[in-house]
Amino acid sequence: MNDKPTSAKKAPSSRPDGVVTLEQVAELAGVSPSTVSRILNGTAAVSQVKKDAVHAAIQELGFRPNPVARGLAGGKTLSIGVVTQIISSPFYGEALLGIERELERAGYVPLFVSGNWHEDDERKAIETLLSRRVDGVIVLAGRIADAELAKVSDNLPVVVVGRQLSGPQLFSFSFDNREGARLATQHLVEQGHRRIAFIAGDLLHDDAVERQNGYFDALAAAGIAQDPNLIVQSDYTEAGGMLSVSRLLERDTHFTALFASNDQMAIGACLGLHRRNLRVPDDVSLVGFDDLIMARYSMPPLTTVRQSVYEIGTEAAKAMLDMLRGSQPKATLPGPELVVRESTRRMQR
Amino acid sequence: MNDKPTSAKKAPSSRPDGVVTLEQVAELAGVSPSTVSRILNGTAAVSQVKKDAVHAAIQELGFRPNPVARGLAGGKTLSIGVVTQIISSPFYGEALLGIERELERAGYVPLFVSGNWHEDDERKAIETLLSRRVDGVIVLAGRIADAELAKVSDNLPVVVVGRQLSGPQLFSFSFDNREGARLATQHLVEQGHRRIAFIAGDLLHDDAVERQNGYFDALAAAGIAQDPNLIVQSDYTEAGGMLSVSRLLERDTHFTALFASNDQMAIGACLGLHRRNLRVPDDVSLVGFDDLIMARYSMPPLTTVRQSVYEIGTEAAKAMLDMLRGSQPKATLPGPELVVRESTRRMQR
DNA sequence: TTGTATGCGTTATCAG
DNA sequence: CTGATAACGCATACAA
Repeated sequence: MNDKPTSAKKAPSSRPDGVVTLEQVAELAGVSPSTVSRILNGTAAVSQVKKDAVHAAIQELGFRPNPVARGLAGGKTLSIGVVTQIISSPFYGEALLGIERELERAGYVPLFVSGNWHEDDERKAIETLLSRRVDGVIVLAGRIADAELAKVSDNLPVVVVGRQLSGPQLFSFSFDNREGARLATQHLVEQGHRRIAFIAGDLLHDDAVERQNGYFDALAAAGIAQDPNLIVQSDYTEAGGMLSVSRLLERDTHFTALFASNDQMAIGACLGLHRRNLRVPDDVSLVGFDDLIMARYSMPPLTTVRQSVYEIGTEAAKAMLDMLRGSQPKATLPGPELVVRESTRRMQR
Repeated sequence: MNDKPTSAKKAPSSRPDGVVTLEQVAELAGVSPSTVSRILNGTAAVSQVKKDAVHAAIQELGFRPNPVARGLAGGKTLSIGVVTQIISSPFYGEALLGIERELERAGYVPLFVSGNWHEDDERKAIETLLSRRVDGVIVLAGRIADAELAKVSDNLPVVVVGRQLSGPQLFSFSFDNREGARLATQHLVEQGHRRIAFIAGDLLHDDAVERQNGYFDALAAAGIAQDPNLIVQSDYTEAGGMLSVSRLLERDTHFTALFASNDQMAIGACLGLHRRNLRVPDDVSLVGFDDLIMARYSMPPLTTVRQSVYEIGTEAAKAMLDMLRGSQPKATLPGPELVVRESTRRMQR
């Protein structure tokens, strides 16, 4: 225990604070710091003996590498920036959970910043992330220009969800929104509805456009003409859904079914209809999109299109990890699936 | 523009990558790096002339200090760890948003990690945070022992929401759950209800206990005896709320009102009641707690107790910033407030 | 008030 | 396979 005169020039043996450094590990294991680093990162082959000694030392000292120092020295911070839009949204929450879980398994930590559906905020968010030296960036939808994202990917791997981009360090994938929306609308058609209103999301976003296209697809397949009076654009929020119903009703156009392009708007629409004394599904059949938890517990339980938002998160994270380790990223999402609950019914009469 | 022979020993004037360093700023401004650092941190007084020169240089070069290097050198990473339970929960989402917004104003970034309502996970989360060298930790509820949190606060400022702790670097505050629950129950009593069922949260947690106490308070004040048959313990989820209704109904005890101690359980309960052909509020008056967005849009819109979860977030962040700058932390939360909507009504007959 | 020197904990580039 | 040694970008005693 006291083989050395503790008066060595440099004896970081134990510091006042509980911080254990790689250097101490090296000392205890009787090797050089570089060797410890190599073992930690698998940067080079090391003899088994030293490996064991180092691992033992790590155990004994309870050493945990300092990501900050790591970040400075090697450029790797083991953290992944995630640009979300509204962290409090039930939709994004699910995705973030998936990302967090998947990243954690690989020792990475997500750094969440909100873009607030605002281009400037997104840009700032990315700035923040870059200045924090994240190892990669995952972008969930958003408004920032494709070109800007591409530029970011010059320096870092970037995964984008909900767009179609690609590049050497740029990977993107989307849920099949169009097909999902088509299924939803088709379901309504099959129930005998022909006057099917549609609440679109913000058409600045691909996914909103795709969902609208899916709606058109189903209409076309059924030989139903599009009626602009049945379409209203909104913003994916409950309040927006409720307001949309008012707008629709003010137009004095008759409809027996309503497809809201996300669950939140559907929930809001449901209340809006209720306020006008229109019952779901008796007077109006209602379909949502996303299958958030709220869809299952709404009254009546909402027919909707299932997309596993959680899986979108895990897939994005996996793709990022792929890129990080140099392999070809991929993402396989389950296809859209209609979940029929109690907000839709066959048209009467 | 070219006053110096560009063959100086060290001329980091412009690097291949676009990274601008403090050193370059110093060079351009004609001062030493330390001076730039001082200006940036306000560590010492600097002459106005140099200040201006430095600021100009910063502008011109678009310099942004590297938080990673900062973290290594000064021990400050300008990041605050946040231990949340489930990042995807609508409740926590709101709080996180508040934290993020408030922290951002001060140049800090939150690092969210999930505790998953699991002691071990929480411990690991805190470990992760510490190894990331966060400047402080905000803990939202959770299961980890008070003593452990106190220990963490030996090295770092800690803000805990939902418990009663304190110490030199430890600050906590809670929403007045007891009073909120009392208000909710009292409302039911005032509506003429006497058989009021209660769905408790996990009683391992202070807030759940407090809400139950508030329920008891109101009962006592009204001279109504507690009936264990009317109480069921659950877990703050929609599924739990729904299940609780079944459990309640199986007991064959009659009740005309139900107080679910959070909105999510109330929503679940509402569906559960519906499944048994019990109408809200006609057969059963229902009250929730939290006033999440979903409460406003549920069918019927839910009477509940408002607590600004967003503000809980901002207050926690403010308290943390207070501690960080050495001043006494404080947190003032608006008191509980009953929001009467359409899920409750005067008892008939 | 300002500059110099040193260190923060790792990784990476060299020689052996 | 392994060990010195030099960065990484900034903060901070210490001098001046």
